[in-house]
Amino acid sequence: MSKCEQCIVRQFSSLKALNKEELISLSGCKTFYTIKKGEPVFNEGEKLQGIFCIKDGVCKMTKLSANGNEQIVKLISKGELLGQRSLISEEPVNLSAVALDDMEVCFIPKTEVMKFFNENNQFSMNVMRTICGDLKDADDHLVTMAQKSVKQRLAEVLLYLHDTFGVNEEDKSLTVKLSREELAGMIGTATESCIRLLSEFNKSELIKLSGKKIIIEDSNKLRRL
Amino acid sequence: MSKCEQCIVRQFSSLKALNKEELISLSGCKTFYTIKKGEPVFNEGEKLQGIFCIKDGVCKMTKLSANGNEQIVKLISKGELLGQRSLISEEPVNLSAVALDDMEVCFIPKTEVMKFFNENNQFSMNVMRTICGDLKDADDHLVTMAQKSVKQRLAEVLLYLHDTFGVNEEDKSLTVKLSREELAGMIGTATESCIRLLSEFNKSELIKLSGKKIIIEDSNKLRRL
DNA sequence: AATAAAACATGACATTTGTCATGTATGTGT
DNA sequence: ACACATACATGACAAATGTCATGTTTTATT
Repeated sequence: MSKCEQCIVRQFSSLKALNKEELISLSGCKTFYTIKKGEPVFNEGEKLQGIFCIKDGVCKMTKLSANGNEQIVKLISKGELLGQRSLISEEPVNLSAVALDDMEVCFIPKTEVMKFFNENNQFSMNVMRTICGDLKDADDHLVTMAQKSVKQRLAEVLLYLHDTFGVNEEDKSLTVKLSREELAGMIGTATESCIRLLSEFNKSELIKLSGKKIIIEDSNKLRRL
Repeated sequence: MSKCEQCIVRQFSSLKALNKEELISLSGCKTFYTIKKGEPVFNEGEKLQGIFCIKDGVCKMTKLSANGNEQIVKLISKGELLGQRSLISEEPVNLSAVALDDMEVCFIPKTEVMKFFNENNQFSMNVMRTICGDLKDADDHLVTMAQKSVKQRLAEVLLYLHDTFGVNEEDKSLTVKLSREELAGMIGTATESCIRLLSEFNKSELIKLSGKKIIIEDSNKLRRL
């Protein structure tokens, strides 16, 4: 069993507020999982008995819409916690989490989280601030979806992927690997529309497509669409 | 100065957790305001020095998008608190709040809220759960915006207005009075498109338009669009 | 009551986006 | 290396939505 004390990713989440004692307690009750690309961490509607701490990898948070399309609400990666909202609301999760990479996650049982929550004021403030940040992001995102064109939304998503997850050394291509269908799911459009716009961006040299790789060539023009 | 102890609306918000002593303290430091229809409670980007408790009336929470359109993110009414997220994040508010009615609100200074927050565990849990609920709602709302047609979104908003704010006794018309422009702003569409669809709904007898009043005639069909 | 301003409504048309059909490339397993 | 499945790509067309022009109704102001 690996020790939470020595785990770097906890520094990136609310867990950074835990003291030595609490970390030892955490090490004793957490469970480590590996999740393969394409597999769910959990599904919409499930009742979670704790939260997940992402040690490595990226996952998509999705929701099935009434017409059967999968909307990707956000991407979550290394260092972030999953399922906090559900735990506090004492409700089933409203989004599914599906691995985009092979992932490593630790499951922390509800009782342990609630203990920290009640006894460590800094931890609970961190959780609250994270959720407040998520709420702000969600409201902003909503306005983007409601007010911007598909083209603008695609440009925005490409820039977001670039800025948040970075590029590969060799060819500067985006590191997060999304299928065209998934990219369309982030934007809220048909897969064909997404593909067509990527072609268009490629032709006008805003991006460069080489196979499935996407390379951002002119981020300023993308931003100004 | 009216007493918070005797104020009914506090029962509808996180404030219901306050005890007698805390309510007396609150009465002593709150400020009462009336806000006329069309005036702001606060504007996007302002730094709030406390939160607002809505005693009466309804307001729209809006955000100006890059193209200059006003997106209405949600409506807030009697009994709800405004500015909690901003207070916890210690950031400027990301949305404007503008009165749709004449409103009565009480301003509660930051120091007082933080005192309750730190000393009354039930109050802070209530605030957290409210914010978690808001986050869930925002994510769901996002999926609607991204995946549904303008027509479906209009139907959904009409049903929401009906179910949440009710109808007038005499003619069963929606009580919340939004202009066509504001309705379009909730849906994220052009005012003309909104008007056209209302006409269409009227012709196919899903709703009845009499002047500016909107009466929902067939909520089941609206739901099934 | 007269006037001006704002909100509502509708037509005509352009643009955006979705859908269906079809073809090509890529990857996977045997 | 082969067949198969899946993802990617593009054309043709339909449907949805936005924009601009214009006219009507409602509301506010004097």
